[in-house]
Amino acid sequence: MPSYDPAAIEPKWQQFWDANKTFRTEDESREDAEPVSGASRSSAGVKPKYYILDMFPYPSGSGLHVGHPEGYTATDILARFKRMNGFHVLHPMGWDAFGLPAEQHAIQTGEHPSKNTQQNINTFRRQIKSLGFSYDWDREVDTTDPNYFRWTQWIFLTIYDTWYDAEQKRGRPISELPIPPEVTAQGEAAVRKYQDAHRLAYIAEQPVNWCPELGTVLANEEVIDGKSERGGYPVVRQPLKQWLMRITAYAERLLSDLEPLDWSESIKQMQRNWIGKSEGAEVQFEILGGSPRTNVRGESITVYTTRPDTLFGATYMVLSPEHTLVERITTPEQKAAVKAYQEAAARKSDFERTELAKKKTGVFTGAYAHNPVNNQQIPIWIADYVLASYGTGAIMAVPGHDERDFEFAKQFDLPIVTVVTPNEKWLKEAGSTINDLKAAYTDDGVAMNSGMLDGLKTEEAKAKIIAWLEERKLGTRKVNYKLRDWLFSRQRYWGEPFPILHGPDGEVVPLDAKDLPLTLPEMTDYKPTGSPDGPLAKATDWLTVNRDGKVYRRETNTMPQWAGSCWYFLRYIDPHNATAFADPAKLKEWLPVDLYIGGAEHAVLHLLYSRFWHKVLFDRGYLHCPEPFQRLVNQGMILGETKYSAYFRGKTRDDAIRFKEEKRTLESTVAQVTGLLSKYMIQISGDEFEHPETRDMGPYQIVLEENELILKDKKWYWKECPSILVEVRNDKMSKSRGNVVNPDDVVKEYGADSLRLFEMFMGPLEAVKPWSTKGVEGVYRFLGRVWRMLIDDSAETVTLNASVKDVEPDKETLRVLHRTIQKVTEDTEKLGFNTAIAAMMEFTNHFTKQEVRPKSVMKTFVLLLAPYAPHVAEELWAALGHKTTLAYEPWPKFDPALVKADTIEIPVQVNGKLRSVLTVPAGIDAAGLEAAAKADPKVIEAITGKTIKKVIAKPPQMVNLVVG
RNA sequence: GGCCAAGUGGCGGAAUGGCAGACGCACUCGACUCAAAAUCGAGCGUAGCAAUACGUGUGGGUUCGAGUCCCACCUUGGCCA
Repeated sequence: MPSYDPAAIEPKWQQFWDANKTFRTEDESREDAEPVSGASRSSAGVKPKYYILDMFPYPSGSGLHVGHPEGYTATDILARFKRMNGFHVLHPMGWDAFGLPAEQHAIQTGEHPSKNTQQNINTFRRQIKSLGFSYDWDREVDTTDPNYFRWTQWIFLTIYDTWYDAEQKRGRPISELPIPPEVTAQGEAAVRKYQDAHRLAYIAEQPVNWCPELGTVLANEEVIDGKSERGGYPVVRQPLKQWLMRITAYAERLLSDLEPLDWSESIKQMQRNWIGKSEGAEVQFEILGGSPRTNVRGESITVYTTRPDTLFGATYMVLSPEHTLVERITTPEQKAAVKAYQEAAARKSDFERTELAKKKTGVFTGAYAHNPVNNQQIPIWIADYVLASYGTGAIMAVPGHDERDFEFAKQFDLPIVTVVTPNEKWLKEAGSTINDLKAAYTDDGVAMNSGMLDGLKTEEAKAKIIAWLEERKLGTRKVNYKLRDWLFSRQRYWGEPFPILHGPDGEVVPLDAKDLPLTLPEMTDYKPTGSPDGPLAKATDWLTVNRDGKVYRRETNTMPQWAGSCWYFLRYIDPHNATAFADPAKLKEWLPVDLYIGGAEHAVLHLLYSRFWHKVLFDRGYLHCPEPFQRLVNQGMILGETKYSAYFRGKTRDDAIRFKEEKRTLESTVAQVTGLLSKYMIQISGDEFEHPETRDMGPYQIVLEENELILKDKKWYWKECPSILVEVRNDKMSKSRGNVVNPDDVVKEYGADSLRLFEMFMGPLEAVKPWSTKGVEGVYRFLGRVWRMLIDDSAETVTLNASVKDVEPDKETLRVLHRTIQKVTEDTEKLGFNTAIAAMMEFTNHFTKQEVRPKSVMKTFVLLLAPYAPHVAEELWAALGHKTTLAYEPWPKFDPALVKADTIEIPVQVNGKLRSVLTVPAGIDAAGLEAAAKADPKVIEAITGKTIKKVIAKPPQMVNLVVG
């Protein structure tokens, strides 16, 4: 093997690691395990633990994408680095394998989804293994494995068995729920109903996001712009009996426990926004009249507002169309209109209803309410911009100070009163006067037209009005959360079945833990039923259970994909445990996860759901820490390669080619070319060309190479025709754009080490950055240089390069080495992989120029390279005469004394401008530095004839002479 | 519209408030070769023969000194509405 040949090296070492179980993490024998030589140990003689977790993938049919190995490489480098630093590392991988694509495949082919899922898993595993990641494959988990989802079901039952004690602020067993005596008096069924109403997993009928195309209900989080996140199908609102998880009970803890976590501020902020805590007041508005047949006098409507200071400006009220009071307050004259409006609203999604740009709609109920602060009688409307699920499902409308209320008031000619004084600047910009607002003023200000609040600033006004309301029992201070309870049912086949039976009298009976797992029935038809029952309703044998002569029906919904991913990091800790989801002692040993790396697309949902489950298990005593992920890092997306395009009028590429040809024959006269341009070309900016022949033809894009462009005024133009602006884009990788890079191809061409290295060298881990095949070539060349630095590439077998000699390194060599150790160590520690690689490149550039390369220095370098490019490092380590893996070799330590040079270069500034560079002894003091600077000829030239006012001398950084 | 992040060569990017552009890509020249590839060597912000001047989105500020800190604005991206 003369030259660097990753295709030969990489499979060899992957087989070695596999066969020797090099990366198996032993947990039982930790106490008496042999220490790695030189490894640091805690006082108990036990290696410190380090749990490094990747967000496990959904094994899609299209295989691995270059985005996956970005995070996986980062964690792998750190895992290998930590092992060499004496840590006991847990670094596992698994599969989030339930989900819609496998089921869609099953519907189309009639093949059981597990078959396709296993095939995809096998592809993913092969691809991931081909990249040389140091996972402990004995801990692999698969959420669709009954031995896994048995415990997903068990956790569900545990959540089902838990209620939230708001006083103690924790989840407790349902058996400890105090039952009010009046409920007990009504008998067993009433008690059960009471308990069911307090469980953290409960059934409720509520409007849901029903997606007819997918035949399932979706969580709010899975609906983007009124369409399904997966597939982009339309979603409609429909009331349905559903399982929900009472995540709202944990809103405050999910919010406050974020603070101490080592997560990026932006992710924390996204979670905070999602939880959406707001402080305001609930206010009661007495109903003044309504349908004569129902007596609603004396009853009241409760609203939630974050701006109680604007109560005097509430000129009407709005109920959501679903509000339970609507029917009772509607007057006979309005009945028909209200009913029609309710029906129309039911068909719309939340997004359609609340979209700001849209025209507001609504209907007057005929009823009035009493504004408690100013005794005014205000009309009650219904409108779909008010959602039943937010707050109390009713609002007090303050059109002067809320944009949506303002639009609604304008639409229906309702009164607008200014109760917060806008500032002059705003009035000017909005073209308004204080008594005639042209838009809602939503900022803080000083209260006006508000009786006792007049003259108070918003904050003071809020406090005063809340106190006033509380005193009169008209309202209370109230904290509200935007977070909704988590819709947990899916009308699909390929998910975890609920371990739940429905009795003949409507009672809900959980399965016993010993009867788990409840597996899915074998079926041949996976199609959704089109009804909310789901395909499982068709499995007649499975569906019903006889118990003590009673016939029970199984729950036919399945759990959402999030369920399995909520706790997988717990199962890795003890993946084969048959009596518990994991051994408590092992959980205690490994939790929390020390570093979790994954894509930002899971910033809200997965992380919020797992934190919630974790907290429930924590409250129930199964876990010892309240948060699962101590440190979280989101890798940035990798975009497709930069694309340069120009646009033509025409339908095909032929039109573009015809343009080129015609242009060539017309080259001589500017006028003709301009005419041609107007026929074919489209300018991206500036005036559009118009030509009768092609005016109606759509744009056809032609892709240009970098060398077909010229640069003018920081913009790119097409060389062929320099008036045409070229569009420069970095698109997301997608099948439809045809710019997806397959890691297999990169591995085949350049090897896994090059792929790993390039993914890390592209830029900071967290940044979004474009792919570049040329860039992969660059790091491949670097590995080739490393190879030749150590190996004789003209030899028949792997033989050391003659320059690698068993000699003592000189001072300069040691300095280069120790600076490299320092840089690589420090940068790896802080995940600055790109600069660590740059340091190794500088090292290599230095030593390939040296005739003598001390063997000890080369050995140390190979260890530094090992976490980044493990295959070539193992090969070089073996070539240096070692018989075993370097995976547990102690990480090189740098000597600060050796890092320093004897002489250093110091810049000299005069009035802040660089005038000279001094070469001085490293230990120079400020006075010496000042003297040296003043003696420098270039400095003397710059200061001659001027007086020195001040000297800033800061060895070893710089000198600045301030002269005047 | 709100919140957050980011704007540095032709490109990806580097720089505890202290020599802007490390490292890589692209490009140019040279060596090797019949030739090409690979490899090796040199150059590479802009203007200028040069000395030098100007340069980190724009405008202001703090500082002996600002890519870095502060204020305002512009642009792009993300999340929310």
